Amino acid sequence: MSGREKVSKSKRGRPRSIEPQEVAVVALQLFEQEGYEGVTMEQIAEKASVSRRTLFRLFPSKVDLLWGGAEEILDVVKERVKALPSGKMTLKEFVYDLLMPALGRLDEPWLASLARRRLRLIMASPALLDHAALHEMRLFLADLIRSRVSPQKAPPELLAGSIASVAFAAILWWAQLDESPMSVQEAFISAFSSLAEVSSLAQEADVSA
Amino acid sequence: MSGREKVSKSKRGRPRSIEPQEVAVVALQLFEQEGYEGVTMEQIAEKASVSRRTLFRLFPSKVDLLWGGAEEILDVVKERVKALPSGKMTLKEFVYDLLMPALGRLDEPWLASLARRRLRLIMASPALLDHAALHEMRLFLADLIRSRVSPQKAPPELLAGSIASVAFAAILWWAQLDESPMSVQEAFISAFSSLAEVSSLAQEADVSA
DNA sequence: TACACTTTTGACACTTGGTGCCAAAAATAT
DNA sequence: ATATTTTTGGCACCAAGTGTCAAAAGTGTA
Repeated sequence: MSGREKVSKSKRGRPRSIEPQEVAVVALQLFEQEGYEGVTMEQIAEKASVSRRTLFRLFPSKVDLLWGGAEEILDVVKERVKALPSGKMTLKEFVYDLLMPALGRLDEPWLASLARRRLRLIMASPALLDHAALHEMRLFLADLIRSRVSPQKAPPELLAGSIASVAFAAILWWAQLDESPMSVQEAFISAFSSLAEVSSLAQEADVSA
Repeated sequence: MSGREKVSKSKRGRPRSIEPQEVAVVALQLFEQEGYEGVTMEQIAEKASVSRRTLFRLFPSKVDLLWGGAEEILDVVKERVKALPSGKMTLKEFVYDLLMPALGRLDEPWLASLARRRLRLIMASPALLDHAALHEMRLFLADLIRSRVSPQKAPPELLAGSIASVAFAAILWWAQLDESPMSVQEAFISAFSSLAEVSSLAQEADVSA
């Protein structure tokens, strides 16, 4: 669904003429200059010195050029899950032990700047905002909550959707910042903290439209 | 951005050959039969007895055929805002007096069924999940919070993004239901309620990756 | 009725994202 | 050398979306 596909095991066959990662960087620069919609795949291909067809093989769709780094976040969660003791955990543990470390990845200096540049472009084009990567994330989290988190009031799918959405909202907000003021993790906590004020009323809610 | 554009004031000129709403219904039926991607705009145009060009004039993009009903939700918020006393409100009031009534619109019987059908198709195609309508919603809510809600710990943009996201997650989850079990509003409250458990820990959070 | 005006319609050509297919290129293994 | 493997790129094609423009189909006025 995004750059760097399966790495060929055997040393045989014609080698890559270019690393997908480099192509994504070329595209990013072009997008920043001319805007996402102002750049055609043909232009990217030309600047990256590959054919249009090859470009589409490296990045099945144009949006993948910007969303390519998204699985790295999900990968962190998956790694942590592997190293998890069997049995159920609380929702708190789920958020703090699995989700927070994944968000922390964005705060790593070498990635933060690149991620911000990508996310700013994504925010500028509503068509880019959602993506298969996010969808996959929701499904994965829902599975995880269903199987590994002790039962909650709300159903797993709803929880996964909510939490993932808040996380993404935090990421988007963070991306607008210039450098330091707040980390992704702090933004995430801050969002939750403010939501607590609202949810504290949930019990006594009268749903009279 | 979606069906039914500006209604022509003067009675002059050639009348519409078809109501956009009817076209959207035709499209919805086709999508349900063949899947969103399995139906071309040409097929929709033919079945609706308009030209392809006219179809694109009524619905600037294919996704608008499904997202067309979205502004109705936002309209409710806008109406309520107009009738609002001057001065600031709390975040609770913001959620319960402005957002909840808007969500309640989806629970109206005549719309619920149609909305579910649309949303199920939207969920089935990741490419459809986000849309300009959602983006607009986030921006609008951020503006609203900034101007009309008393200051919170988290910045307005982050709050707007989080709350809108949770609302949308609740809507998506609700759409999967068959008929009655829970209303959109109840799902929204339920999501918040479960998030409260997590956010209660926010104060003592140690952000050690 | 005739004419002006207004608005919608549909036809055509064009750009762009995306895909299927296949032969050529470029490497390795025997 | 030759077979095998893998990437490349050219070509044709489909579908979404846009600009342009003349024709169609109504209303208002003389």
